[in-house]
Amino acid sequence: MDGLEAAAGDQQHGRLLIPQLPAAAYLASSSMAALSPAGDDWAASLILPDGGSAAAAGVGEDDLGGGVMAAAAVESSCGGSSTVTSSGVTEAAAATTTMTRRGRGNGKKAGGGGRTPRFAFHTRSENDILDDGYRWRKYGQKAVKNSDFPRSYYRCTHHTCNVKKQVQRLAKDRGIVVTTYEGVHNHPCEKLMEALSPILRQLQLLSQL
DNA sequence: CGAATTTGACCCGCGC
DNA sequence: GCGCGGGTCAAATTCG
Repeated sequence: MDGLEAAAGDQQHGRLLIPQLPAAAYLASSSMAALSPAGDDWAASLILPDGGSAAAAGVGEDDLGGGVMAAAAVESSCGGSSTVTSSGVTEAAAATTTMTRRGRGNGKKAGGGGRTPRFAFHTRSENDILDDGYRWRKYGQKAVKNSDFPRSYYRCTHHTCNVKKQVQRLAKDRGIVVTTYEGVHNHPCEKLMEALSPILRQLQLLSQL
């Protein structure tokens, strides 16, 4: 948790550390093709509110730890292209909660504490799960009020990483998937590293010459 | 057989 | 104080 909080702290004052964000966000600003896990088509278009750059978005951030905007790329595994819109998640993060654990169920209203940064992605895709390069384990699913679709809860499978994400389809537009990331990865993106390793190797070779 | 997912129960914060 | 809604746990089940 410490690493996470530290990272979050950085973000509180200014810029986003893009590489630490969901890989999807990273992809949006770098070469997406490199990341394509199995030759999938990756495509993304980014819509920012005031014509900001198409790279991942920076953010006006107050101490509440909400209101963050980010942007992402998304996988279109079905051949079509997907659209990603950035979205501000305004989490009225209620200040400090000391999470006490008791038996099962536990500290709640995650994000509570307003420490962990949250990023929401609106993704137009038939695929609920956007492959962002990290590995996720589903740990829950809940029917949510005012929505026909359940919300799914995922956690990063990396032992030391505490990042979570929620995935939910929009009630109004079933084509849109809202993915909310919570926290910051404290480890490199596996797929990204995997994809980049041959390139890095070549670079090393070249630099030796 | 280990890892991932499913699913019902449990817990907690919030609004009334 | 109570009920509701949302987030998480963990046993059971499924999958690779």
